[in-house]
Amino acid sequence: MRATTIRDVARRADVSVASVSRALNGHANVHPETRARVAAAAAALGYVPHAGARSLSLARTHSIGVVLPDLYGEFFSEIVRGMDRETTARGYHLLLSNMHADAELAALAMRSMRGRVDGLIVMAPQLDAAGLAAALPRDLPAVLINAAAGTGCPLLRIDNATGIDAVVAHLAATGRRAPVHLAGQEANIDGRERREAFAAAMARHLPGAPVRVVEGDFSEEAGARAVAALRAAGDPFDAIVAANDMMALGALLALRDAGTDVPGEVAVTGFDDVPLARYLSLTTVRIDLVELGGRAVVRLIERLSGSGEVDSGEAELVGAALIVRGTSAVATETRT
Amino acid sequence: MRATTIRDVARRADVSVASVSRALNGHANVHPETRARVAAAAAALGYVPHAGARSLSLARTHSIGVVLPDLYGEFFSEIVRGMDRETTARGYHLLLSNMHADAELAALAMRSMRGRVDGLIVMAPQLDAAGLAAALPRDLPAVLINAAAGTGCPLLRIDNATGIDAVVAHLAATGRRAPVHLAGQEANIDGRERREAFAAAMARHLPGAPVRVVEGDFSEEAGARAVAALRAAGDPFDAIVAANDMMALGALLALRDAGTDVPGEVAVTGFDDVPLARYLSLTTVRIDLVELGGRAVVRLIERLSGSGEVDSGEAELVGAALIVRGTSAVATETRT
DNA sequence: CTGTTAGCGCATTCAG
DNA sequence: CTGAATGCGCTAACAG
Repeated sequence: MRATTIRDVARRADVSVASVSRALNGHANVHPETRARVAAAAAALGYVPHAGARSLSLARTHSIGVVLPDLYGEFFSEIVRGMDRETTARGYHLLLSNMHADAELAALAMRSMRGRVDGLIVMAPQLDAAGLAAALPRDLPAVLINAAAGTGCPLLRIDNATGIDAVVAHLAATGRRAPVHLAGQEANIDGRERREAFAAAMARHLPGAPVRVVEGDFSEEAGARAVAALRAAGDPFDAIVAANDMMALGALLALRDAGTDVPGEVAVTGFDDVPLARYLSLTTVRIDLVELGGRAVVRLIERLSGSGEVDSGEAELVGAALIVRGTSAVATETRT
Repeated sequence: MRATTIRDVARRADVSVASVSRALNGHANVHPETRARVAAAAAALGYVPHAGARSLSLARTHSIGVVLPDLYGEFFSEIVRGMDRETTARGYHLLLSNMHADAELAALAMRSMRGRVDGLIVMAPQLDAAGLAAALPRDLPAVLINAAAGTGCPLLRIDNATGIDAVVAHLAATGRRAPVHLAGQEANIDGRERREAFAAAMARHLPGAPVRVVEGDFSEEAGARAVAALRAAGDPFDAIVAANDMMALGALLALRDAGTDVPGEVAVTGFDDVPLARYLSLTTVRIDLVELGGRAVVRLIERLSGSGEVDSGEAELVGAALIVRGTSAVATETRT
């Protein structure tokens, strides 16, 4: 059976489709009786407006597209949660899509959203400004998260420098002298920034100490591998400053497996403060991921409904705060 | 500047819009040269088809709507992850929406998806068959997850009975004699089923022992509260069989805080096997959440593209397997 | 092979 | 206050 359309309602209420449209959308200029007849007919028929047709006519879909590197892990799900909150509060919908590392596919994914959403929230830490600019559809307003600057789009960034600086300061203050940075991919903007921030922080808080870095890729396995590599190398170290929580976790478990006392011999710190971190008592840098996602939505919707006021396009930094937990607690006296 | 439409492309390639449509959609009956001219024009103009208009014309959106109780927590994000995988593999998009407990709002959320998606995946553990039937739009094919039977929609259910039975059998086999069930809400179908399964399993594996149940609501806090209540009551117990992992976690942490030895004095088990469970070494029942989400998508898309072959509408049970970890390990000898 | 035409379902001009 | 007509952008019949 064909779905009931506005015409069915019009016929049953014995008015024109225009009146049905006006009545149902709460326009002022509708006779009360007409409005009632329409409402009754719609109810009787179980009429539900066709959002697609509505969108085409209004040139407004009330949905926003979200393009993320991938949907796995607590990091992303926290962000999506924040987006969802703001989005439903404003009557918008969320259309998900994950962006493949390949710029070509990324562009395809974004283009496939044209006519389906009013705007885009894109998280593309692995694309540079040029790649991003090429992939972004020209006629879709976008808000970027953790992406390269210089695309002209509003941008939300994590304050990596402040976060890493706080970590290193904390370690230095609690007596650590030989920290090693467990880095994320160089191709990832956050990986790159945190690595640079580490070097800067070392110079500030432990001048003279060597800046040691082990390569990683943000995965738990990378954390374990890094520990193995460090033990093989033999150079002593008393702290691992991981570029994110999952690597910190991998390192932490590997250290404990090997019988190393954490935090006694080695301190371990992460970044992001995913929910998991609290359970494992991991010292880390807290980013309010829910807030980050929410802000992106708010900023995009403001831009969408903005009556011409242009968004400054400026990068907005979201805070990063040190959370000290068990993996970096001051070593208690070891000697009896 | 107006976005470029199919007409702009037609004008530039000096052909009709019909030819552009045919060429771009890879229809056979297009002259090679025409096809090339169209492709060139489209590329030059940076033309991207308007998905909304396309949907209206084709009566097919290539998106599927997902309605979940809420998007928080690992439980849901794992499911969404599975959906995303199958969905992108098939060229579909995912439109998220969270369902409020209120049946009225739930109905609204689902209706707002009409004309926006081709079908729905609904997870509504708290609605009964009647409520669900009332909320589901009549013209949108739907697949249900963890919902009441009898709506006529294909249904995916977790095998709660098998899972709980395995837990109780394991506890009985390892010497536990006084387990307590930490239940989910009675209004939640999984909460109800697991509670009933617990009683049945007790009768089978520990005949004669009392069936003890403490009320909870699937939250971590409920786990802590339950432990407090049990200690206050004073009745001895040697195992907590929680209806989900988060409650098990809450109970576990509360027990340890109180100095109770887990698993020495009390064993703790969960249900779901969220990623967190592995890190905390929680014995639990593993459900392949990713697979669950994926199956739902596959089943829905099959139904959407099914040439009339009616889905049996039968409930499909997804497996649940016991995972023994540290919180229920056989107590090692306590005496020296 | 190609162009013309008629919708998809709805909101909105513009006349009455 | 209401109805008839037009168009959103695209695809699919139907003729050429």
